[in-house]
Amino acid sequence: MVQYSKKIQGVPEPTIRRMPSYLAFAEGLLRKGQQFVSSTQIANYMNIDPTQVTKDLSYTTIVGKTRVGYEVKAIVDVLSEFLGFSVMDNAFLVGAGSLGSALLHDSGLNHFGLNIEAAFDVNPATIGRKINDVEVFHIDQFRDLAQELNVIMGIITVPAENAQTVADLMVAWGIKAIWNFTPARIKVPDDIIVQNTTLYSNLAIIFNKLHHERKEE
Amino acid sequence: MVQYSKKIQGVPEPTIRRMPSYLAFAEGLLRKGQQFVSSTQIANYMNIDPTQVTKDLSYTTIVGKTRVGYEVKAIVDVLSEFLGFSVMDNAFLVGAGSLGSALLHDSGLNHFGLNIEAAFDVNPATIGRKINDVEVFHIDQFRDLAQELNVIMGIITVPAENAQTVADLMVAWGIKAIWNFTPARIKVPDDIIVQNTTLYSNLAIIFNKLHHERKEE
DNA sequence: AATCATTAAAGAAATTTTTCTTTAATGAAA
DNA sequence: TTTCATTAAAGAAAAATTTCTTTAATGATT
Ligand SMILES: NC(=O)c1ccc[n+]([C@@H]2O[C@H](COP(=O)([O-])OP(=O)(O)OC[C@H]3O[C@@H](n4cnc5c(N)ncnc54)[C@H](O)[C@@H]3O)[C@@H](O)[C@H]2O)c1
Ligand SMILES: NC(=O)c1ccc[n+]([C@@H]2O[C@H](COP(=O)([O-])OP(=O)(O)OC[C@H]3O[C@@H](n4cnc5c(N)ncnc54)[C@H](O)[C@@H]3O)[C@@H](O)[C@H]2O)c1
Repeated sequence: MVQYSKKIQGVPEPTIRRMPSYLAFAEGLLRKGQQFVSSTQIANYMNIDPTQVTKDLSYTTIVGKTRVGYEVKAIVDVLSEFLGFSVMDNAFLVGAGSLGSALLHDSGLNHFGLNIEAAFDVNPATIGRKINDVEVFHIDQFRDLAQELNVIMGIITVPAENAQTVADLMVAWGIKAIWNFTPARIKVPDDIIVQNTTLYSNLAIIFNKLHHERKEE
Repeated sequence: MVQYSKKIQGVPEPTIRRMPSYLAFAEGLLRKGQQFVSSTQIANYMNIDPTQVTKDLSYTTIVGKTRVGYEVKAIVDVLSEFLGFSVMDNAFLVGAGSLGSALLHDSGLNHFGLNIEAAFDVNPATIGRKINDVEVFHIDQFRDLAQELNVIMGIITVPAENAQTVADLMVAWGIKAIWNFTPARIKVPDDIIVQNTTLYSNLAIIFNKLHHERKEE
C-alpha cells in the first residue's frame, strides 16, 4: 500500500503511551523550579534511550536548544495540549463497585482532562450515594442524563459478563469512546473508539520476566 | 548486532499482552461447553488479524487442527501454564487506599496466579483492618513479614511521591518484582523486574483518537 | 468418491518502532 | 578567543512486529 501523505496515520502509539510520563516528570521539575531539562535527563528517569525521547518530542512543536535541553514549561504546556489533557472531556462511569469507586476517587483523571459527571449502577445499596462528590444513579437514568449533559466517554467497570450490555447502552445513547476495564472484549460499531485496559496483561508480563527470561537482559 | 541463538529474547511482549485475553475467552468457551475454537473466531472476538492469533499461539506448544481449530481445553491449560497463572506467587501490597483496596477485592488476580498475602499502610485508620480477608499492617512490619512469608512481588499503590521510598524498602527486603501503579518511575537495581501500570497512557490514547485522528481508520 | 471450503502453519514481505550515526549548535572551561 | 563537551535534530540502519502469501490438511458437501 502506497502512502500518499506522510504521517497520516499519526503519532506512534508507543510514543503516545510515553508522553504522559514525560508530562508528569516535567510537571514535577516545574514545581521544583527547574527551567530546562535534557533528553538525557528524561531518558534516565524513564529508563529508555535518549534518542527515543527526542524522537517522541519531535512529533510535537517542542524544540530543544543544543547544550541546554528543552524548556520545562514548554513541555508541560505543549504536551498537555497535545495529549488533550488541557480541555475537559465529560464521562459517565458505569459500575460503581471497587474499581469504579477507586477511579471516582482518582484526582489524576481530573487533572488529565477527564471529568466524570455521574456514575451508574444497579445495586440499590449504592444508588443515591455520592462517591467523591459524584452521584450514583440507577442505570435506567443513563439515557436522560446523557442527553442532558455533554458526555462523550463511557467508562465500564461492571463485571465482565455485563460489559457488552453496558457497551450497547452507551453506543445507543451516542457515546463516542468507551474505556473498558473488564477483561471482556466488547463489540461496537467501527466509529466508536474502544480502549481496553486489562490489568492481567501486565501481570502476564511480570510473570513472564520472572519465570521465563532471566537469560540475557 | 548478530543474533547467535534464535528466540533468546523470548516471546514478543505484544504477544504476551494478548494471551490473557485468549485465555479468558477460552475459559468462557469451556464453560459453555465448546470443544474447539478457530483462530478466526478468536480473532473476531479480539478484533485482530487471524494470523496474529496463529502466530501468538505458535509460541506455545498448542497445535491446531486444520479445518477444526484449536482445542479449547488445550488453550486454557497450556496458556495458563505458559503465562505463569497456574502457580501461585505471593505478593505484598503497599498503600491500602482506594486503588489498593480495589486490587485487594479483585478476585481476578487470585484467579491468575497472584496471591496478596498482606497489605501495608501508614494510616492508623486502616491499619489492623481486613480488606477482603487480607490484613493491613503498619509498613514497619514489612521486613519481618517478608522474611516470614515467601513473597516475591511488591505492589505499589501509595501516592506517587512515596513510590521511591516504598520501592527502596521492597528492594532492601529482597523482593524480585515490583508492580508499580503510580505514575512515578522508580529506580531499582537492574535485576529487579519493574512493571509500570499507568492508567493515563490509556487516557492519552483515547484522547488522541478522539481529538486528532479521525481521518482514515 | 470427488470436490469444495475452511483452516493451521510456515515463511516472506511489509510495516512500525527503536536504536545508531552523523551533523551542527552552543554554553562552559581553559 | 579557542577548545571542549554536551546536546538536539535528522536521517539511516536495525530490530521487532504485523500482515500477506502459499501450502497442505481435512471435514463437509455434492
Ligand atoms: N477491582 C479491581 O481492582 C479490578 C482491577 C482490574 C479490573 N477489574 C475489572 O473491573 C470490573 C469490575 O470489578 P470490580 O472489582 O469493581 O467489581 P465489583 O463487583 O466491585 O463492581 C461491579 C459493580 O457493577 C455493578 N453492576 C453490575 N451489573 C451492572 C449493570 N448491568 N449496570 C450497572 N452496574 C452494574 C455492581 O452492582 C457493582 O457495583 C471487573 O470486570 C473486573 O475484572 C477490577
Ligand atoms: N484511585 C485510582 O483509581 C488510581 C488509578 C490509577 C492510578 N492510581 C495511582 O495509585 C496511587 C494511589 O492512588 P489512590 O487513589 O489509591 O490513593 P489513596 O490516597 O487512596 O491511597 C494511598 C494510600 O497509601 C498510603 N500511604 C501513603 N504513604 C505511604 C507509605 N510511605 N507507606 C505505606 N502506605 C502509604 C496512604 O495512607 C493511603 O492509604 C497514586 O499514585 C495514583 O496516582 C490511582
